[in-house]
Amino acid sequence: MSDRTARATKTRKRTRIQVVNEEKILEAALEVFARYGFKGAAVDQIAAAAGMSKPNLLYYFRSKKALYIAVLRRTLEMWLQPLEDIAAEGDPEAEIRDYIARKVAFSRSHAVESRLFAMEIIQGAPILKEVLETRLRELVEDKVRVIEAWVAAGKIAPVDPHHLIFTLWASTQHYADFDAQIRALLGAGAEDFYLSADDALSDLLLKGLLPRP
Amino acid sequence: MSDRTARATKTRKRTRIQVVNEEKILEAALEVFARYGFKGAAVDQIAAAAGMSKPNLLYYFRSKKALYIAVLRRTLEMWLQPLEDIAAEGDPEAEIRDYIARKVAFSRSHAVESRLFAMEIIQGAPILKEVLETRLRELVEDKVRVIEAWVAAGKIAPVDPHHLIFTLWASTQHYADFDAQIRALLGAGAEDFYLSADDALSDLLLKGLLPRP
DNA sequence: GTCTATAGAATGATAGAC
DNA sequence: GTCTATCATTCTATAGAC
Repeated sequence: MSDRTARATKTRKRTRIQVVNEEKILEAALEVFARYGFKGAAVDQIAAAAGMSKPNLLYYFRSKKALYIAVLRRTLEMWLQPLEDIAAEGDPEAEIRDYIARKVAFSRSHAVESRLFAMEIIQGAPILKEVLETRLRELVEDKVRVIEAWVAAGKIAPVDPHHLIFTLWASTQHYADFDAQIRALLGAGAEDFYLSADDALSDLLLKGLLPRP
Repeated sequence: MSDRTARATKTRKRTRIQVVNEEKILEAALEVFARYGFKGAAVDQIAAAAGMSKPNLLYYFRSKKALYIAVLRRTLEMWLQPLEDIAAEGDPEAEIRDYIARKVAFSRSHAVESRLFAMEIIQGAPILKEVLETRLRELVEDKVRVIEAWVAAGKIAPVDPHHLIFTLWASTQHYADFDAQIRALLGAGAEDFYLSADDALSDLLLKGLLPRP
């Protein structure tokens, strides 16, 4: 056990209580960072939300920044998953419908994660910049080629793959990121409205606004 | 001149230097608030960006919150304009194309304003909530009726007007709000890419992804 | 592992000279 | 109108008792 250090981020074997506390901290940090951004969030506030004292939180994460990075890392993995699942061999219409459904579901089940991600990007992606330029870039280029192949085969209209991907991201994440605006506009009816989002979005993006013969 | 008070926000007649300084402050505050949010922004930082001392800034705006509200008020007016310009009598395709063009142009010329707006909404719209629930709500309901009329007349496909409006907002604002992500993915080519955004978006949303006969 | 106490820096806002 | 000086908080992070 000589390698079990006090700092959680360097620990290889962790006790049950460590795992539980780290989980509570990450959960609380997610909410606070998503609402106030890195600078605006207070460690005290996160500690209170996690039900512990500030020094105790800093026992698990050596600094506010280390905690922020840990939260972002988890969020990024979740955020990437739906895009990775797009399959080149599949039917384009089904693949797009499934992707929209996954992203809308993510916006509903992980709205806070989506907002944290948006907050980081709006702030200029100081932490995520590097991973966006490498890992996400490769992933996007891979999917761009998939879309280009679909276009070349005449399976979908000749669209710019990047614009398509950004439109898919934007339209699906809007339900999480701009939740406060949607609720202000729809009031009590917002909950039902969310349920119709993925079909409405799929139909709009696949069939278009102009009537089809 | 007895009505000329020191506080800019209560002043009716303002000297030239007041107008210039207020403008410099609002411009600087816009950038800082958009990047760090209300809590994360420091008055000192805004004052430095505006080229004056912190007490001098606070001579023009009595508090950080008053300054934030002043910046948001201006931003909201700009943000609302494109939607107000949608005309019921116009041809739906032309109206939508024009709206997308106006919004994409706004995202490019006023990217910082767009990000400030997004930041405020992500943080739960503490300041804008009331105006979203009243003025924006009425404006949106008005445009919802326009879209419903277009659908009823068979001029566009039967879409849910709210989902359409949100998709238009999301897809156009994405170019401003997620600018850091787009640049990370496209690198040097981002500038040219932006120029093709409004045509690509219009075509996608109007014609749809599935090939038309 | 968790706490109280506190150091040391940053922050919002004001007082008062000029 | 603009400045320096300053107050009162709040903040991140650490020290050290238990």
